[in-house]
Amino acid sequence: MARKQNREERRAEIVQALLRVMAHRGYERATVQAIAKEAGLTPGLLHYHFGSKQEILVALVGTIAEVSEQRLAALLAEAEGPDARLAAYLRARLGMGPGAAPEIVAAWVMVGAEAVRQPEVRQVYQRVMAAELRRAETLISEGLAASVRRTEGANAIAAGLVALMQGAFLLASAAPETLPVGYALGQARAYVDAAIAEAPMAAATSTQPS
Amino acid sequence: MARKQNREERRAEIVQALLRVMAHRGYERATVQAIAKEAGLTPGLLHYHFGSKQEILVALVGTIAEVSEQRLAALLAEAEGPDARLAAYLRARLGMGPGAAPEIVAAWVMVGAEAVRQPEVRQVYQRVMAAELRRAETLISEGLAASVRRTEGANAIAAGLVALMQGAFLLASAAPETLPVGYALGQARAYVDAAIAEAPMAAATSTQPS
Amino acid sequence: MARKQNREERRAEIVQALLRVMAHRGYERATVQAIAKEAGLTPGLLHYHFGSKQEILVALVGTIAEVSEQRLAALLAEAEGPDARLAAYLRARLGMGPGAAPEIVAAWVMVGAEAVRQPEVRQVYQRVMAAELRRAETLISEGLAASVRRTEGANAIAAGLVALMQGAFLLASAAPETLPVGYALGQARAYVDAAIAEAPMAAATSTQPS
Amino acid sequence: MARKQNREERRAEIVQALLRVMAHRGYERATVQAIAKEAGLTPGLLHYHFGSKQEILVALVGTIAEVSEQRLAALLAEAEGPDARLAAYLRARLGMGPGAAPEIVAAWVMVGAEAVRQPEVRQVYQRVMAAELRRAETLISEGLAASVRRTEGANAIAAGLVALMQGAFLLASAAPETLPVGYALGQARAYVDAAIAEAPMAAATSTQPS
DNA sequence: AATGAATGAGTGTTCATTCAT
DNA sequence: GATGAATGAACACTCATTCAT
Repeated sequence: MARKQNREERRAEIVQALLRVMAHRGYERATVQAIAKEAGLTPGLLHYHFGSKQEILVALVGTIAEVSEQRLAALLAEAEGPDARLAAYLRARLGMGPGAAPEIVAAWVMVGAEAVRQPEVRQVYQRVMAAELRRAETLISEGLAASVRRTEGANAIAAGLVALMQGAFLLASAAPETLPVGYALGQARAYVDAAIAEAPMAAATSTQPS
Repeated sequence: MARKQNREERRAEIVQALLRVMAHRGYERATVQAIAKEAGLTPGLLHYHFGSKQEILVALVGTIAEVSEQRLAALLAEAEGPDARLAAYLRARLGMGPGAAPEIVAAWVMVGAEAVRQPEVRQVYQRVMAAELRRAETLISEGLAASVRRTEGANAIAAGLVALMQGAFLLASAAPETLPVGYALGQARAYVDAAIAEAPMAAATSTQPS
Repeated sequence: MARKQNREERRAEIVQALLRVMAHRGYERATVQAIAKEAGLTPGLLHYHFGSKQEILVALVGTIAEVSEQRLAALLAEAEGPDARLAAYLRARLGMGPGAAPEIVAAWVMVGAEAVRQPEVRQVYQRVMAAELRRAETLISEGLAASVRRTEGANAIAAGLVALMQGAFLLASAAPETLPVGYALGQARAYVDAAIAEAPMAAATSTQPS
Repeated sequence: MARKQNREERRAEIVQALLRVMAHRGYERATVQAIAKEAGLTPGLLHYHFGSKQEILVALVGTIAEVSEQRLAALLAEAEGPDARLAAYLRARLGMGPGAAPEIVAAWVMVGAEAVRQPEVRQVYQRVMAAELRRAETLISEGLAASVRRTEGANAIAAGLVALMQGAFLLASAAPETLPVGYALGQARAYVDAAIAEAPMAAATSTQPS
């Protein structure tokens, strides 16, 4: 029984419902019925707002990316200097451990698995990961520059960092109780710091004080 | 005896078929028909050798772990000294990049996703990951000891290393073309080396003559 | 009055939209959404003007019959004598080939198929075809009379003619590229001419033997 | 519960079931459930034997064409001379009126309607109609030759004849009770005879009078 | 040990129709 | 008159599993 235009709200509700269902059941078992029930809607209505189940998944990728970005932006706003900015980034991503938002993390892991076999999902997933890589690379480059280091290695360092974080998400969801508590943030920090500390010094561009 | 061999061979064939199909379609879409076809068998026969599709998946986890272990054992046999042993480990896992055996890697990523929602799968997956952690921890401990460092941090370092590797597998499958080539082995190596180098020195347990 | 006019215009627009959609998708696949979009309206409004989708179809049958009749009337107005009138009829129906108005022809074929299974549609369809038969019979009777032939056969001749024309419509829609170009008008003409020429002479009503 | 291989028989049963259901409900309303019920099978089994509902329809076109061809072959076998062969053809097609096998005729009309909008169906439908046209053309050519007439017009005459017959099928299904009884065979015969009789004489190839 | 037809519950999706606004 | 969100019953199709042979 419909009244005002409410597409965007409904779409957001549906996406959130998919996130919750998917975190526990995975994408395939997140049936349209289950998503609809979680959202308090009927299955037919899901298809009124989304052309297909896959479209909801694609929208979910976007939503997670946005939320993730906003969280980072909020923390970055308060950070001054390369070091604090890097710390803010790691806190934004690994928070109080990846277990802090277990549903989002689990859903994201499922998204990764779907990206392996659904080209449309892979496309948006790759776009998000590419942006993430650039983000990390930028912050690492700043850190390198502040230490008067060459920045060419930033890309590879960022890749290692992103891999470490994504792996932490995966393990937190698929093999909890196996890992030491709260290792991720510390190890990520140590990894980046060491990588910066051991990067070759930049060519002395200026140095001479007047 | 011939019977039993046949039985084991058949089971192995079926497991391999699941691996190949799963790498491309994921577990849910890896239909029994498709697995049977890939193995050159009939659907009915699959259920003669395995009670359910899930049992094949569980067997697959074991198979991948075994293969993985054998590969490592082979490389370790030739390695002398803590440093060489660590290098052998990293080479065994990250080989010539995670893209070297893309089907196994992709299948393993899918296994991780299934572990999130299938308790039976999670159980074996966790067991494998726990063993992996112990492996890494042992090798890292050896490295620390060789550098006369305290070994308490080995657990967390191992966790970070395993996360980095699993993340590299995930990204190689879900977001290829996004990452720099061959970063994983180098970054893992750098991460471990720095972690060892920066670990606190071991308390002088012996030697100090008064 | 403006209201009522608006009402009739809207109904006509909807009927035209059904015609166009049906020509390409058939009746079942002509969804209310698609018809509404084609007419530039909303689905809800469609049901304000028509009680059901079937009602639109019934209205369409009437519309096609009317248009068809008007076209014939216009051509008949210029025709003098039985022969010219018959020619006008055939031209009105087979025009420049049945492909001249492909959407109407295809929609009409779809109407015929729906008439097979929807009694309400069959009723109006039969009414239209009965009128068509009488039309043809009258014109043929005139032709027979002008040739001093008995007119009892006119009914059967008309049936054959109508069948030929409807068959031509069907084949033009369902099997284009299969038939020779422009055969229909010529063959229909030849069929009627021969039927008249070979009808038995009328009983000598006015007996003067030579 | 399955045993011997029986694909062909099952497929034939399913096709026959589609024919019967389609004759009354049309293709869209011939649901897989309804077809399965008519055949005494389960819906899943239909999809075991046919990839899709459309495939059943395509198979039906082939079946009707075969049956039709066999009926014609049987009648042709007994016919001697062009005239008798043409008569056999018309009897094979229009039998004791198109109402003699109403289900097949109605199903065929539905096939025609589906051919308008399903390219895959159109393809097979066109193939069948093209073969039918060639058949008619050949027989008419023989008739023309026997009357020492030019045969160039055979194609158009055949087209008119096929149109008349298909139209008769359509009207018999969609508008029964509207048409005179048994007109079709007589009118078709008259049409062909007249067309042959009025065709231009063949160039005197061998005119030797005795 | 092997076959493959058969089942039945469940899947995503479609759609005419309703109705609060 | 007009909107468009909402419903609910269908729809074609999928699939792990069973089982007579």
